[in-house]
Amino acid sequence: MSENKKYNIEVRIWIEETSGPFLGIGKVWLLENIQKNGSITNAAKEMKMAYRQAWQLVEEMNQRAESPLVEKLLGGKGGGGAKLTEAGERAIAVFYEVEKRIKDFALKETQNLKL
Amino acid sequence: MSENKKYNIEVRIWIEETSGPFLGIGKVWLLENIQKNGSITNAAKEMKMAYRQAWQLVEEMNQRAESPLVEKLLGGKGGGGAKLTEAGERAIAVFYEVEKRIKDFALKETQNLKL
DNA sequence: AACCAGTATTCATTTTAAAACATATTGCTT
DNA sequence: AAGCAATATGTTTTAAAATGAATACTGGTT
Repeated sequence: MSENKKYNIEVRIWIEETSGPFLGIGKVWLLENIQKNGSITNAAKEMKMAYRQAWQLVEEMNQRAESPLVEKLLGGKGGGGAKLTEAGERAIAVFYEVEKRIKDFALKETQNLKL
Repeated sequence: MSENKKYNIEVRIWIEETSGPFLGIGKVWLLENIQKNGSITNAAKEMKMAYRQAWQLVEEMNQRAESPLVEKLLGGKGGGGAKLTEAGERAIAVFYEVEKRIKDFALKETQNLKL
């Protein structure tokens, strides 16, 4: 009887809009950290990501979304900040939900993977 | 009535072995081109990919597979060449099959995507 | 034994992407 | 009006990855 190697099916999903990628796991993590920290600056810090990069991702998301996912506050108390809109919170939930469904399905496929 | 944006779920799958990624769409294309051209050199040319890169991908595949997917012929008539083993042909088929199943499932999820 | 075309391998070069740095701007607070 | 902390944006550095060029090797064929 032969020792069969173990193979796993890995899946990466993202949501795309006509003008390009809209939301993948990277942006979702960023959204979660913005929600947690109240600013792009601190979210980026916690993720050890450059502020510039984080800011650009937020721009992309907001532009491709039907309505912005992140509300940015410029100046004012504490210099400003950023927080998720309802659409932003919904986007996180929807992404994880869809991701889970597809990954569960992929896992079932892994069982009867015949290589 | 509001104009709803169109969002698609994109899916990328690959097969992984304990020591790392085993087979994704890039390697599958390479396999197909090796099959078609009879050598890594010409396969790489057709894909406008560096020979070095193609050769390394073949190495990875072969090492992570239970048995090699590509049989390489060194020297001899025509300098040698490369051709798929049965395992190689099977790998292509299996990959596309699994990919199709998962993408079909993802497409269904796209229908009732509520963003 | 010289030839040939493809495999095998190293090294320098180029390209690309990410990170780091530097400023300007904003608007509440003091 | 000066201070503050965050957004906004341009520029420069650095690091990583892909490419290209060069060279040795292989083993049938002529």
